[in-house]
Amino acid sequence: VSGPSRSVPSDESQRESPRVEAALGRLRSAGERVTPARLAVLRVVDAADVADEHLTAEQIGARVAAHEPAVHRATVYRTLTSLTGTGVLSHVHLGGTATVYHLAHPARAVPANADETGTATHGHAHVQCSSCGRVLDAPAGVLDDVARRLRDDLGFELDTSHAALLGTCAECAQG
Amino acid sequence: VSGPSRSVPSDESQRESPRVEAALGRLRSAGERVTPARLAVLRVVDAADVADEHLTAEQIGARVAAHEPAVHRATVYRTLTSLTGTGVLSHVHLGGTATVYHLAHPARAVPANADETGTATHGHAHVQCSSCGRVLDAPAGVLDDVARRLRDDLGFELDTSHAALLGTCAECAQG
DNA sequence: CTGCCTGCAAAGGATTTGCACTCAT
DNA sequence: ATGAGTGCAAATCCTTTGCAGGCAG
Repeated sequence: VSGPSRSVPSDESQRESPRVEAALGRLRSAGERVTPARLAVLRVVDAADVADEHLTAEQIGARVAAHEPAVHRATVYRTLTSLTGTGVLSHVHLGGTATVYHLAHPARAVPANADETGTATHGHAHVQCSSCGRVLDAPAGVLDDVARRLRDDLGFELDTSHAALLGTCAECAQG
Repeated sequence: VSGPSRSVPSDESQRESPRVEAALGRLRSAGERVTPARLAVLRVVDAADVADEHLTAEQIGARVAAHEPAVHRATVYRTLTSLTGTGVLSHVHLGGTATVYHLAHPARAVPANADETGTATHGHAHVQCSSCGRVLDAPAGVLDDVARRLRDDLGFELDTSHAALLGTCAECAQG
């Protein structure tokens, strides 16, 4: 009765996106377990990534709850922490106080990016409007010169994609 | 018995630092009241400023409590908010999740710095080590080119001193 | 005097943790 | 089978808010 293996595993096993697939692979190679909760979180984050959205832990929790009511909020927090630790996810600190997550891009991995917290790179810097909260991607490399200068002047190794810069977007600027 | 005016006003009226004095002046001109709570907060923030420390609301509350036990925590929060609104204080969002306060430097005021929240400028950018949490002052003008480019490319008006950049400091980098 | 500011206390919201149980491996 | 992960619920932590009274101007 344990379920005859039909051709279509009718489950919730909608074919995973290649990115989620890759993330799962990295998870397994890291010796971590693949669970429904983790899968749900990865799907939500991936979908948001594709839509260029930046979600906070709370928002991710809400969306996960919508798809998988069985997954508890606390688990989402724990999952975000562990997946970030494994390097499957990474986060960016936005202006105000929010931290948003996204799939880590191991491909475009940055040279010296051995941040203990698994804090990684989205590949590019973000700027956020303090007025409307919108988050924009900064042109690639905008911070390269700054990084070089900080390294030369202070010996400080800048992580260009870990924190967003604040300011006012075009729309809010002139209304 | 109302207190003969001796040469030394033994009170807690330790002569105020010129910066606090200036802040009080600005407060009054703004039509705001000068109260013990506000004075206590200004003293704490000023002292930290001098010591190149960056304090969070919570830390400020703790120090205020040490000097003026009568001042309630809630009042400290309200005070930080109002003083920031008045432009007497300003804050910087650090990496993790903290917001630190300091006296606003009206002198070195920045041209177009009409941030609604009273979020102002310390005059320069900050960089924070994600490993040890230390906050360093960035060389003046490091973000000028970035600001220019963001304005040209995105019409985004960067507030160079509102958020700290993250990275790894020299000490933590090589141990 | 007048009403801006405060103290107090309780509400709130987000994230964390202890514990026992379940399921991925 | 075994222990990494999880669900649940309670506990924290930080910050905010409603109200009545007090003090600055």
